[in-house]
Formats: sequence, structure tokens, C-alpha cells
Amino acid sequence: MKSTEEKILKAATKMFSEYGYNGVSTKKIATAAGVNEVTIFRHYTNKSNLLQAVIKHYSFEGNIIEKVKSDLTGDVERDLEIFAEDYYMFLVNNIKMYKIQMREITDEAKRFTNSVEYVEFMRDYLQKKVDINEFTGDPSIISKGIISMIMGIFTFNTYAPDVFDGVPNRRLICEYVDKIVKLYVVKKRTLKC
Amino acid sequence: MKSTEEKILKAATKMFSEYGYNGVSTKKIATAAGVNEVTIFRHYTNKSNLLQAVIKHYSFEGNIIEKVKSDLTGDVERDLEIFAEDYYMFLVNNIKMYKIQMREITDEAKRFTNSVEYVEFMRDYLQKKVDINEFTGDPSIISKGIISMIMGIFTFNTYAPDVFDGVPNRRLICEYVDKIVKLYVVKKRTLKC
DNA sequence: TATAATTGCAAGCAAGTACTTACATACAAT
DNA sequence: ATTGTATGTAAGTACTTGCTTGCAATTATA
Repeated sequence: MKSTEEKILKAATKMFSEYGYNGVSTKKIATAAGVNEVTIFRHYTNKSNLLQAVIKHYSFEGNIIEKVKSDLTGDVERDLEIFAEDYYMFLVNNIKMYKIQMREITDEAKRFTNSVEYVEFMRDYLQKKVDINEFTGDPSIISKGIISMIMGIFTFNTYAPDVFDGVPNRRLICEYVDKIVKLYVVKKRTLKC
Repeated sequence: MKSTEEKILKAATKMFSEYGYNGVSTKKIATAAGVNEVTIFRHYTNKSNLLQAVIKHYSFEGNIIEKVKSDLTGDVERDLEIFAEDYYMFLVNNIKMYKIQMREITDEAKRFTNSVEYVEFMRDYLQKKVDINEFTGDPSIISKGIISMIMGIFTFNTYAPDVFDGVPNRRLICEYVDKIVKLYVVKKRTLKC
């Protein structure tokens, strides 16, 4: 059984992501959550505070660095795929928060902080592989390129899937990772796509 | 001297892109435009209609297909750079509309229609180059990859520039185009970045 | 069983919103 | 000089919104 706070938080996340902060009323959020409007104010004081709670709740939920750390194998080629896949799944799983961040967070420094950490972590990983001569690309550029590509694919897929005309996201991601492998990984294996 | 309608349209574009449709009042748009609120209703009937006018006005302004057609040289390597540069500049020049599209257009089919046309045009261009053996990549995948990469770079740069940590957008774009040239262009020239 | 905490309900308030109406003013075309 | 057109001003209407208050009902705890 879900607690009242959870119900409110879940409904708020859904409504904010669909209609935007100013596009939905506390009354509607309450209805969606199946609680009385007053209950929202009792728990979160005011509407703005509720949005902050939604954002805060998300940052604990989606710890992508821990996830990728536990997935990595040590093999550069495989790990590049994992970096791409994990980041893509992170966006897919947090699509509501992605939309909220796009719309409501006005402070740049607080937006996509997960992505900032992720790209730094990937850069450091690749640098180590460069040091032991397993990888020849520029870690800073490659890591930023990978998450940019995935963000772009995800953005189009979310807002204008027509652009891809049926070509699946993973195919595009795989093709891109393949290019990097071909050009910069020392011991290449077979191509995946 | 700008006409009243232009002043309103410009102010509305700015306000909608910054604060969202529901985040700004007609009163505020009027003040920003330096006209009386009533004048807005006389020209655009209602607020929703004003948003439509903003979107419509933009679709005439940013004809990216005509632009790239006149820029293309026939040389694959150079033209790939042009496709990338023109699309990037298109996004930069229309950043306000980009934000409005993200926030306010709920009908997917009407979002990023320019990009849909652009990617089709690029795909057809590349297919011709494949037919005459100047290019060996998959036109459908490569064209979608290019605009995805640029969209991703632009998205991060707009919403979370921290991700790039000072690395310029054009550098990332150039690196990506270089990869495609290296792998798929038959007669390669020198590298650009 | 008694007590405390959580929630629902009804009413309301102050402010803001989109939009309207009526009238006055400025200016350009005839 | 007159007329039509575009704009400003002032006032107001009907509605929504965020938020509060008081009280009753329910549930959990002791």
C-alpha cells in the first residue's frame, strides 16, 4: 500500500511532466493522486515546494553512476556499449523527469547533473584505457560525443519520432558506438550492427 | 519602424520561450511589446491564437532546405560539413522556437517538421553519392545520426552547458563529421579538427 | 479504551487571468 | 474638413488558482 506522500509525488511527477508546472493545478494533482487538495498542502506546504520534492526525489532514484560501475567489464569495446546502453536506459526510465527538467528548471547548474557526472566518469575511464594503450581516441571528446548522440536520439524520439521514420533508437546508437570502436579501439572484435 | 503586429509577435515569442505559454499573461506580453493588452486581442483574438501565430510565423522564417540547397557544392566531404553546419545554425537561430516546440506543441506530428524534411533531403543526397560510388555509408542511418548528434549537442548546450565543460559545440560536431568522412567517403581530403 | 495523528469536506478569500465593452485620442486618406 | 482606422484608457466580468481555516470522520497507537 502506497503512502499518501508517494501517491502525491507520483501524480505530481506525471502531471508536471505532461502539462508543465503552470499547466496543472494543485486541485488536479490531488484528484490524480486520489487525495484531497488540502492534503497536498499539509505535506508539501505549497506548490513550488512540491515541485522541488519531485526533483529531489528523482535525484535519489536515478543513480546512474552506481549502475554503470556495476555493469562495466573492463573490456573497452564491451564497456563502450554499456556506457551507451546504460545512459540510454537512464533517459528512458526518467523520461518524465527529463521533460520536467526541460520545462521547469531555470537554473542551468541544477539541470542534468546526472549527465555531468556521467560524462566525467566516462572520460576518466577512457583516459585509463588510453594510458594502457587499449584506446586511442580523445577521452574528453568521445565521452561527450556519446552522450550527445544519445541525448539527440532520445530527444527526437520523444518529441518528433517522425524524424527516424521507423529506424529504432538502438540501431542508431549501435552504429555510432561501432564507429568509435572501428576508429579507436585497439583490439577490435566483431561488429554488432 | 516596426508594425504593431511585429512587436507583439516578437514579444510573445520571447515570453513564451522563456516562461512557457501558461507561465506568462497577455498583460505581460503587452507590456513587453510596448502596447496595450487590448491591442493584442484586437489583432489575435485570443491567447491561443497568438501562440499559433508565433509558430506559423516561424515556419516561414526558417526555411532550412532552401538554405542548404544553395550552400551545397557537390563534393561529399565538404557537403557533409555543410549539412552539419547549416542544421546547427538553424537550431541556434531558432532557439526560441525550439524551446516553444519542446514545451507547448502537444501534437508530435507538428513538431520539428523542418527536421523531418531536412533528414529526408540529406538521405536522398547521400543516396545519390552512394549510387555514383563516392560514399559507402548507409544514407538513412548517417543522415539520422548527423542530426541526432547536432540535436544532442544543442540540447546540452542549451539546458546544461556544464556537460561540455568548455569544449565548443563546433569541435564536437567537426569530430563527428570527421569520423563519417574517414569511414565512408571515398576520396578523402585532410582532417579538419 | 483513550489519545494522537492523519485525512476528508465545505467554505471561503485574495489575487490573478483571459477577455469584453465603451469611449476617447491620434493620425492618415479622402 | 471629414471620415475611417488604429491605438490607448478605464472599468468590469466570469472564472481559476493557490492557499487557509474549522470541523468532522477515520485510523493508528498506547
